[in-house]
Amino acid sequence: MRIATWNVNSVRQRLDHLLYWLKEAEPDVVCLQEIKCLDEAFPRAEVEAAGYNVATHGQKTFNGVAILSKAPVEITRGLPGDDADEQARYIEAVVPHGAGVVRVASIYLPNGNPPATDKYVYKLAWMDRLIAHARGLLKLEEPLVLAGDYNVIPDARDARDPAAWAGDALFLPTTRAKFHELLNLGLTDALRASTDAGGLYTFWDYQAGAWQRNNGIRIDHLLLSPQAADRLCAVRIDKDMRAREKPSDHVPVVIDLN
DNA sequence: ATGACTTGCGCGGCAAGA
Repeated sequence: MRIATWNVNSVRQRLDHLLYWLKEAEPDVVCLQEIKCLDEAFPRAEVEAAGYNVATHGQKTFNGVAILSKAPVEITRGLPGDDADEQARYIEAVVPHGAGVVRVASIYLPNGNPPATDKYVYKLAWMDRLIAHARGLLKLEEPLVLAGDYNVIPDARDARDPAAWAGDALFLPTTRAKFHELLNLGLTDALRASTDAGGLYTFWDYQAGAWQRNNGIRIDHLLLSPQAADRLCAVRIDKDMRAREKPSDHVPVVIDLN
């Protein structure tokens, strides 16, 4: 089973890229972030015509997540823990796989900049809610894939220029500590299960020729429960998508589970 | 040294992103 995550930075702006990539990569499940539209504005018919069931948790202008799946799935929208939170950043699916299921979440973790504001407070609180929810999901002892744009650079080797990110909400020690708290529940960073190499990035800023200079960061992650990690066969980053005309600033990250 | 793009909204430049 092939599962991918991709922050598309507006699904309507990226529809051609998405349809091209679905055909090329042939994923079974795709977690999208930053669809940046209401549910009714999602290009549902086009994606369904490509062979996918579509479940969205959209929002006007900002945020918005979706899960595309070849098989019909059972969907839950929103991250538990704060009924007042109106930002659409979490959607979860139970996907049939063989005789059992794989549970897959599409996550758009808050950016949190600037750090001296309530935006950073919100980021940390959201991470606490994700940790609490993940703790509950792990008790199910299912194959579980928490996939998305975490807005967390886990380690210095995950940035071309770590010093430039020193005071940033994506790389502050508090942010990284909370990410490790999540991992320490028993989750495996899929990419790190396959390599210790640095220089593997998933995001390059639009500005200042970041792509041309390979000035990237790794912030899109697939975190696996033990039952999913045991089945991990392959991990890849579809970097080529960043070189196309009018790309997203993020590229797809893809895993294969047996 | 500084700013450097891209989006949505909606038609004038902001806010937000990372």
